[in-house]
Amino acid sequence: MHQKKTMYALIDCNNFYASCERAFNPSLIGKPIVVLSNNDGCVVARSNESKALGIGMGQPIFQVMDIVKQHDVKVFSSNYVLYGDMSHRVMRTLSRFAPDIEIYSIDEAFLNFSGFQGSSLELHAKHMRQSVFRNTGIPVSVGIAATKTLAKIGNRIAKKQNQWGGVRLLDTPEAIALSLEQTPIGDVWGIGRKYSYRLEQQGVKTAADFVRKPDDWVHKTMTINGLRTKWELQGRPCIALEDVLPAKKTICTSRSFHSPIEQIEGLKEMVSEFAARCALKLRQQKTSCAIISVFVRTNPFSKTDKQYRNSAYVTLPTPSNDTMTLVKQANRALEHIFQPGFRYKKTGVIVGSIVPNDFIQTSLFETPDLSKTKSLMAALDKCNAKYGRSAVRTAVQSGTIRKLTHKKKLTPCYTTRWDDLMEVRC
DNA sequence: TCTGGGGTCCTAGGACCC
DNA sequence: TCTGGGGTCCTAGGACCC
Repeated sequence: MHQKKTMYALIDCNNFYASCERAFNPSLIGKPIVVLSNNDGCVVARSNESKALGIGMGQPIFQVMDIVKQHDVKVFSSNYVLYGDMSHRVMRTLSRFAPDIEIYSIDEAFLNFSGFQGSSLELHAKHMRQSVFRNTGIPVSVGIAATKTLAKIGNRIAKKQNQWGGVRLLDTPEAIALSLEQTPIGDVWGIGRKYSYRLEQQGVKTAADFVRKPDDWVHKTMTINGLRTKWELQGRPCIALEDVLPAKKTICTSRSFHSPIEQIEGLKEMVSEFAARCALKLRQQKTSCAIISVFVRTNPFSKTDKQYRNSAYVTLPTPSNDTMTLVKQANRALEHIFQPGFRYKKTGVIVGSIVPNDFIQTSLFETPDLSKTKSLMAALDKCNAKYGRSAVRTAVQSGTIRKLTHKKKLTPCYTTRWDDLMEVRC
């Protein structure tokens, strides 16, 4: 029987956050745009025009203010409600073009493109690309190959080299070899800053140099992950499509503050809010946690502040996703590590030892009324979904994280009526 | 003055058990 | 008066991703 070769497509939205802003404001087309992180601190997205001006990814905005002023760069605070909604629309369109989809991040997805061949594969991808643009106004690039790592490489080339019309298919040894020569080692999926520095010291400048290194050397210097990356570059699939979203093993909610917090009361407000959001995320994936961990830290960039960082955790006798329980225990952990006399810049709550709700064994020493808290939480989620994320909350929650974060250049949420920026009383 | 947030996986080393 | 060796679990640290 003829076995068709597995092919993966990687679809990546071009300059996603910048493209979202542009989709609702056509006057921005052709202009340099940047989108900032929380607190308007760092650049987290740039349009091509901004990249060309030399504005770096992750660069603090104050470092590039000269460029911004000189070239009239349009600056936006990040609007995650808008981007999340646009992402849904893109993914919905993509899922019509293949049987299996793995939503890899807010702006990327892998599709199973097996069953097409050669030019029909390319046509299918081009058709898909046009559909996404027509439906959402977001331009995307597509890379297609026999492994996910090669599909990533194809995608990068589709984005950089205009002659491919936004779709690069790597299905011949010649096309693969050429693309490996054209890919700097640091641009390979799975090879980050540390490894690429070390590899470059060894004369490995490109993906092509990398695949020439012996397996045992790669394994020794870069663990099994590095070896998998090498094999994937050689066309041997080691990373499967994960079309079923696995439940998260840890969940973290944290923020930096625009201005530091010195009193424990202020930190308690934030920690309570974060614990409540972790509880909600747990309920959404139908799980509970047994460990609640809280961390605090001062501003590591400050040359004058005394530095302090610490974390503590509480173990629950029975796993829970109950807001009251998590808020209470998170505050207990905070009390353990809080030290007066510091200017705290960031705090967060991490929940771990996550188990599916059906697997919870109740502790011998405690008989919580599970059904009661369950229906209370269900009612709470329903109310918050209807009236805004923090409409109903525990007494100590701050209600809106925005109070202590900072967004000056926010555009409207064009696509959603209720969002987390709204404060509504219930 | 101003520096994001949320995840995963692998390995080494120590504790502990038989 | 000799001081093994293998397995498992946990944790911290380091690497990576977007």
